[in-house]
Amino acid sequence: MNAHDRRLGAVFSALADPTRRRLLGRLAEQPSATATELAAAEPVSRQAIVKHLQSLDEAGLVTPARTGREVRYALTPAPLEDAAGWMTTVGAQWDRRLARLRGKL
Amino acid sequence: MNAHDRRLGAVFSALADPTRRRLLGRLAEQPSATATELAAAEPVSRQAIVKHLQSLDEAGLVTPARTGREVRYALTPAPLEDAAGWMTTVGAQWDRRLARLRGKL
DNA sequence: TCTTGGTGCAACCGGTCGGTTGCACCACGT
DNA sequence: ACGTGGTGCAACCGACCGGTTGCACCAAGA
Repeated sequence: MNAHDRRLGAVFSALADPTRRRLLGRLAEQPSATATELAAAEPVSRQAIVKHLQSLDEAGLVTPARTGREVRYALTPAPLEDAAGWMTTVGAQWDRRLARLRGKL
Repeated sequence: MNAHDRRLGAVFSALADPTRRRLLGRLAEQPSATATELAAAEPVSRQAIVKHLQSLDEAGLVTPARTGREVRYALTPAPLEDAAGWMTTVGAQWDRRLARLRGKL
């Protein structure tokens, strides 16, 4: 439960940054990209993008693969669905509580 | 688009903190609660909880309502579904790209 | 081999975050 | 009217975050 919760927190805090969200959007269209490629389309330095990709990697949202001297990053959408599941769970719990309340009235 | 994106970021960064997630879980069961009530169940001070509730309020996830001298906070699950929608959108985009790829092979 | 282009590593900076403490304020019960 | 308990406000602190710069490293092409 604790490990799962930490992963959840990593996903949400990764998604909290707009640059990181843009990177994910880009990787959803493009099969894979290197940090330098992604940095070309962003207003920040390559090193900044590298750090962002590390955050995304720790959240399990992206997977690096080295080919020769370059490292290509690809999207891994599984944790995204996990996080979405947590949210809908909270929402559902709220809805059930509301339904119980309406039942008693 | 920009305002919507900032709201999205606020929701995700609100969800990034484990204490905040616990507060949301609590408010999903309980109809409403005050900061002091919630602080009693958490290992941190009341002021810390107040700040967390402010974050949740700015994300639109919680709504404060003053009754006399106390302020009761209630869950507002709508932005949760918005954020979940964004995630599934990215996932769907990825899936469509995969399908196109498989179609070409 | 030598050069060149892509990565990795590390230090540094300003700003924000989670958290605490202290205190003023104000609504309520007696 | 007065005390008490719940809130709000503000300052402060250590830690982390987003970003930059500089440099070393290493694989590939000429």
